[in-house]
Amino acid sequence: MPEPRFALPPQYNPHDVERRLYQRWLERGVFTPRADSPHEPYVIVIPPPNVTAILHVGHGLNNVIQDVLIRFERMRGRAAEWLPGTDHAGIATQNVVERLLAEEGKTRFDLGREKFVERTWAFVRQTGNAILEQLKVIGCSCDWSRTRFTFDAAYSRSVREVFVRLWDEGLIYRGHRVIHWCPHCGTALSDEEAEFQDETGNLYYIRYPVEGGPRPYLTVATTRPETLLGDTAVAVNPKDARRAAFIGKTARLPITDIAIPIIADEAVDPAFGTGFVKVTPAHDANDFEIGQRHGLEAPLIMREDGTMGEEDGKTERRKGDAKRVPPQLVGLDRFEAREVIVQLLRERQLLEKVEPHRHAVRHCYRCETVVEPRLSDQWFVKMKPLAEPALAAYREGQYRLVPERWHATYVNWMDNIRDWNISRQLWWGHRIPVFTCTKCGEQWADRQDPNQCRKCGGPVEQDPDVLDTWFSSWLWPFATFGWPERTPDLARFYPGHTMVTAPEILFFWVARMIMAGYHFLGARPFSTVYLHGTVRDTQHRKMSKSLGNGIDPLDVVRLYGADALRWTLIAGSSLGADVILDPSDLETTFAPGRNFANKLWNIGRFILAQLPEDVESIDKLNLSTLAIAEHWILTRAYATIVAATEQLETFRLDEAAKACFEFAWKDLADWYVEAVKPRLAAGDAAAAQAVLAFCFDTVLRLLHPVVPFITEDLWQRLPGRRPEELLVTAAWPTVPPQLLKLEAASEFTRVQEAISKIRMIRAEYRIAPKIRLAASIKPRTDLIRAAFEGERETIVRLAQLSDLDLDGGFGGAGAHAVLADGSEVFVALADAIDVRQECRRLSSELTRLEQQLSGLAAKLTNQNFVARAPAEVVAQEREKERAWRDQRQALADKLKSLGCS
RNA sequence: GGGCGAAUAGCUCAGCGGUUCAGAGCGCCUGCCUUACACGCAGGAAGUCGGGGGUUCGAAUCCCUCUUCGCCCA
Repeated sequence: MPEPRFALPPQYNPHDVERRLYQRWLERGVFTPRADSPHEPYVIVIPPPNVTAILHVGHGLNNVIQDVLIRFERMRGRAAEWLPGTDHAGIATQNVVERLLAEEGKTRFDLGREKFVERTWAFVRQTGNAILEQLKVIGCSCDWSRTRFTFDAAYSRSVREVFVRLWDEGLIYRGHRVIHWCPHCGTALSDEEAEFQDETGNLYYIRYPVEGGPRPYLTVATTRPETLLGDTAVAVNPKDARRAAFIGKTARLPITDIAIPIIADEAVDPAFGTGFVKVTPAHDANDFEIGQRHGLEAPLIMREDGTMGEEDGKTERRKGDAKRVPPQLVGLDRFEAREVIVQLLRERQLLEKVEPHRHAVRHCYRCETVVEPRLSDQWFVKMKPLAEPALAAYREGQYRLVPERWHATYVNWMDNIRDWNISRQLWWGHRIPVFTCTKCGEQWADRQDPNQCRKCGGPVEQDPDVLDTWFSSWLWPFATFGWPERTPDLARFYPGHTMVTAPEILFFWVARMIMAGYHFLGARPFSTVYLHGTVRDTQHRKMSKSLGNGIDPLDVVRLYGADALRWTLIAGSSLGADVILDPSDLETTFAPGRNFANKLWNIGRFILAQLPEDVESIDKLNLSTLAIAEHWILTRAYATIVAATEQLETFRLDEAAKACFEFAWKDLADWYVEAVKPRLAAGDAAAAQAVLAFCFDTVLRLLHPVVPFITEDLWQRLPGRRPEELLVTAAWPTVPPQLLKLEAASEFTRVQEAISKIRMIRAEYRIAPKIRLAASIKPRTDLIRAAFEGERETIVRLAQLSDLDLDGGFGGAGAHAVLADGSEVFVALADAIDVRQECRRLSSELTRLEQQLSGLAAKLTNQNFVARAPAEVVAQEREKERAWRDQRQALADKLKSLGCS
């Protein structure tokens, strides 16, 4: 049982409640949709974090957004399924385990493939759940009963099924071409995994002697001089008249003195560098194409580890390879070799000049190593047949991107899609199920490991490589539910609904999931892709371990609680925009969340202390007995529900959060609670209690998706709660429209205005807060008078009055103000008043009003405006003018009566 | 080189055709420990809405252009 309500401490302590409540949610199984639920499902599959990952604030943002959506839909009655899990992250995980081995002085080759994979599994079993446990700490309501891992046996079957199907459809092929090679990770990468980074390098101008040419040498410009060892031609553009005379001649490679032809090829940009391009078919994708067209050899001059030389016994050796790398360069790292070669060129007077050069260099997305273009044989997926149906479905509106501005980027990529290199030279990953007969050469993909050749019965060998990790994650929306088996889960949860992720992996992952969904299931994997922003520091740099500018979400939880973290992330990020946080000042950064949680706590502390056990239900109230403050707050509650619901539906989570914030803090705490205090004290409080209970209950429901812990804790303390009731599964709030009395509600804003005006006068004349003043109001109409009369106590209390007269009795010296409707306010200030100051204050008011009025008059006498603006707007402006004239009149009268000149 | 986005108070951001819409949070200033909250209450200062042009009866809000910054693609 909760402790007595009056015993709540004055400050919210998140640590007392978070772990306990999360445990309770888990025990009650509320995150798992009931198997017999008659409700329509709402499905989000998590972007699976790397199994080696630990939570950073980017994960925090991503997952909190998903949690807000899933909690919202759960409360709306949907069978909410948020499927969690992790990704086996081939390169990243293999790197981590190799580092661990290195600490023992070993390499993976010391262990051998089988032992290494075993070791990696052990590591994953030991630490792989870390990030999922961290998600629990920040409140994520995932369906843990369906947690998946991309390397699980069942999931692996899906991956293999997909591979075999694509193979059988002829969509997988062996490509001999220049791919992105990471010398550090020792594997090929896809285009997406080799990321561009702008760098300042050098453009080296190198002279190649020419035999029998128009000049004794030509000059090429290159950023990678070390590759000249692999040059098999120099090319010029065929339309390049100035260099035409070189075509057909023979150049000599500097240093090695190998003869290479000078050829003509369209691909050469005559404007770049010198117009002569060195052609290195094995180490440059464009040069490879040129080489293909001209039948050039493609010698590799670098080993897989990025050192110069031939690969011992590994690379198929073609004629000419052997003598390409001079002995003094063999074994040097490519960047060392660059320096040495530059030196050698200098010595031979073959280096014309070196210019600084800004260019985009591809780096490995896992280890940042500069990627080496390298000719090799890899498995590719033909993507065009997969992309076309997915793109057509997109154009039909079957799924959409939010924010919409990603549209062009997505379409452009899909339109120009390139084939996908899916083989990785790693050990940790799904082994490629391609088998080759060593006897007859038969090659096929198989769902089961074969013992012998299916054709001749000979011995078979399996491809040594593994699949790109993304080749398993692109199946995530359906492999997680058991595909290719036709499981009940698959039937129920596919297609899903919302994919929440960062734009960085739109192509890596999202686009491929969509293609896989259409190709293998004939249906979209989700209807909306919500691409949120990136978390950055105050210098707008992406948070990263290497920069040391990260924020550990768990630090924030420890300091201020999970709700403070969540609130700050959600309220601070508008649709698709980046989130800027200051890692050097967590206190200030997360103050909004912490402060708001504390405010909620104290609103609860006050309201709960006021409520009897048998608080009346809102729908049993006799509406005619309510004061206008009650009508007003109910109207505000209704507006907040409508706004928050609509904004959550359109992914404007920050707007939804802020609407609730306004209602809780400004409307409920600052105004309504303060207004009802006298009534509560007077004893005649049943209506006020009912309204307080209703409003508080409502705002807790509305805020629960964003700040689940504190709202659940407070909600359970509300009177009449049964022990088994949980906010997490409570219904999303509604207000019956019959409760609303709009006219009465708007009357309350007059009361607020009167109070504000009196407070401003108090501040202006520096009246000590304790001093009570007499005031009077002269309402413009009897109706308005009734409104003030109805909230007389509220005005007296909130404006610190000793007496309030509503008949406009203005006696003696005092300060004046005019309300928007022309009603007048007078505050008696016999001693403090300074007539000159009062005149100054009121006449500046009058001036402001007159400026506004003349602007408005100009508008209303403008025939163009009256004729062309919508009638509504014109009417509105006329009404405004009428009210302002009333105000002006009142102010002018006031000034006159004070004798101001 | 192509595309997208951003430039609004000291900071982080809302607003995206109609003068009580120039706003919020944080920070700042002035009072207050008013029996829920000083992680608070009341009041306040603060921006020619990046520069220039245009469209419109009307522009922070639409269009063009320039400048600066960021991202994506090549």
